[in-house]
Amino acid sequence: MNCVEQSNETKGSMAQKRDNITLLRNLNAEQRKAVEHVDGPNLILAGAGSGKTRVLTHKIGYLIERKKSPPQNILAMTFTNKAANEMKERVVQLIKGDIRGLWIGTFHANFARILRKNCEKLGYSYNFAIYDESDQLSLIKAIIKDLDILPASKVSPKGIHSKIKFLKNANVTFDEFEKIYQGYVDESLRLVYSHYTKRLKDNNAMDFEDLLLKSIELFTLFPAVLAYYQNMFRYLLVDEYQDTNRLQYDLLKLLSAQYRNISVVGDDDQSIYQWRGADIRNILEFEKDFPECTIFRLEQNYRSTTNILKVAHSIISHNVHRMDKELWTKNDCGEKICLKIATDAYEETNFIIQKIESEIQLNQRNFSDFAILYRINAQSRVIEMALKNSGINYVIIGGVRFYARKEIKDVLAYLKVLVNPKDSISLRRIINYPQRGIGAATFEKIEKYSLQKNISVFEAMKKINEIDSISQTKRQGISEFIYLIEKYLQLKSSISTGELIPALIDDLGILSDLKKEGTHEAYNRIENIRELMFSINEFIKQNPELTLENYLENVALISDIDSLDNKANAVSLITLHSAKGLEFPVVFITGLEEGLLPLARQMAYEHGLEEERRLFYVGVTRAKEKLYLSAAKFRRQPNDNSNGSVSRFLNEIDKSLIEIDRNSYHHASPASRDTQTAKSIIEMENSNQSTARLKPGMLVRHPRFGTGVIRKVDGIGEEVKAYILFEELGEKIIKVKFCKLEILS
DNA sequence: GAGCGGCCTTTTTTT
DNA sequence: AAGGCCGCTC
Repeated sequence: MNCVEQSNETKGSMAQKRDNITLLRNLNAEQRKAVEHVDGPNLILAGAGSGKTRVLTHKIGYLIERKKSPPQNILAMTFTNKAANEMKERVVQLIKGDIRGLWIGTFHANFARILRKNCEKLGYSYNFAIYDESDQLSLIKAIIKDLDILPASKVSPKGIHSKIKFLKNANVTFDEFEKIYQGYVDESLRLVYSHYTKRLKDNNAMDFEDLLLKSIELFTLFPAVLAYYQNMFRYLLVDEYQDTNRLQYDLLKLLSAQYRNISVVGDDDQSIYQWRGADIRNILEFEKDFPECTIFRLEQNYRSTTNILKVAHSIISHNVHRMDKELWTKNDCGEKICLKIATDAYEETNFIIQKIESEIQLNQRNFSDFAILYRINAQSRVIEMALKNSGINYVIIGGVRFYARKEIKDVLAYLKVLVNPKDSISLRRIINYPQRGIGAATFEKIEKYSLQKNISVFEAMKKINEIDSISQTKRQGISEFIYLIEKYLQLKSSISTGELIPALIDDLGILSDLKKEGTHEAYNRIENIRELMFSINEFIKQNPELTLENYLENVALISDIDSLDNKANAVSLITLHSAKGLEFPVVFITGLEEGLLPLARQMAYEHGLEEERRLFYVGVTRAKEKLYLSAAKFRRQPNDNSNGSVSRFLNEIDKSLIEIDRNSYHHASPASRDTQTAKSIIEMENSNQSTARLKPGMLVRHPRFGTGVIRKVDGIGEEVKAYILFEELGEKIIKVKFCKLEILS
């Protein structure tokens, strides 16, 4: 990184000078001022690539080395675990001293830690479970079913879930909320919410929001606890401040109230988490809540070319509610940004592959120099296939998250029950896995009984003989299950976790069952479970003092980006959101048309902003040298030739800085293509593009099923399916990949 | 009455 | 890829 050396050193003692040389050497004037300001609140507005992380790490180093602050008096909030680890490493490198005791992690991780210690005061026990999205949803579904009074068709569990989440993140009461968002809160929501709260507590479980909400409750109800932590955290540092929500902000205000030494670092232009409650007002109003605050502005970019910065600025400047600023850089102009206008995702992908290949040939780049960004994970499929065919190494970050896979969740559910037997959601998962002949109906009977008797589901299972409506064979199955769990509950205290888990998996026969299945899918599941066992062992090896409880918490709060291995020589496929904080020499942003501007419109609507805040992700400046944008609809409907978003995009952008590649866009509309390809046999196995040519209404001949008419075409990549109405057989669904269709008209 | 298997739909983004 | 829904079977 080409940082500017500091020339006009401040006057001071020799000792101070020496310290400055070692510690503050790599900072520019404004960065240095921001680092040295540690007493009192300060807001550091740091544009993309302006050395935000550098300032934070130096500040921590400065506090420990120069201010002689014990590490345990510093609390640093990062956005991901990965960022926390990197920051920790960098501080260690910087000061070459001991940073043990430093609190650094995500909001959720830091407050989970505080709650583990103090939650008994709130009626939870230390081994509380953390429910992920699907656990939360299961609970809400169970409640809706249970309440029965709601016409099931009128309430969507997902809708209720997202509303509850939104309410929690905003940290307001129903009544306050109703005033602002009329019609948002209704009786059914109120009812489900109150049951949801109760059931979570019954299960000794918290959702993500509870980790913050219960911390506030703890601090409010027990001022002594608050005082303890206020005193402990003399210095608060917050990264990615623009993406904090109201709840997080309220916590920060509480914790910083005593010493008021709070440093927040953020950039309103990089706020991309409003959909999960991030409140841009936190940054705009920081000055009001901390009137004595000092503001620093970091506007020199060290990362990107001038052209990339200018393009980013020409788009971002159209946003409303924005603090005015413009980044500048000493870097070269660089090449023009390339905008590819493609007909569909296949053409878009071919373009990307061509560019990667030529960059490697002409500029000796490695695979790891490239990132392909998209907005939704499903978009990776087409790209993945094409990269595979071209022999380009790639890694997908995210997608179906490892810890969200069914087999992994199943195994983890056993562990969660062993840690916290009150966890009824995990019990529900495993009661019939492996199959014991106990279905949903039986489980719900047991659940109902537990609610009646006010005991946990686990306790109710132990008393299965008291539940009349359950047949003898089912009682038998449940008793065997209870016996198994109790056996492992005992083993848990006598053997190590490293031994316990393989024994349990073996006892359940999970791997041998999957082996018997023999499918490719089952094989993958086996691999995943092995991978899980390996990761547990690694965790134990690295943290011998930690327990199974700690492992489960770690898993619950992990994110995909945390596992990104920068050393692999592979192209990174990643969502725009996950890519936050990463940088690559060459970046492709795909699906421009589908993804970005419509999203902004929707968010503006949902969050009640008066005006549309057009979020063009400034993440684009994560590109160091070259930026390729591409506009192709991810799932373009057959007759949709619109390019509305792109033309609007073009209106906003400074056209002298971009080069538009619209090659085949005009002369190959879908219709003309069809005529060209009529009567040709399409080799489905080896051509992705051909699958795109199948359109509803086409008459086709299948080698075995005869002729038929395509009703619709669905899916992408390997998954493309055609719904075909055959003359003799009726409708069939054909996996296009595995057959040869002859197009007749 | 319950469980189970097959078929269909649906999926932003994440701690 | 996984959950919802439906119809089949015990």
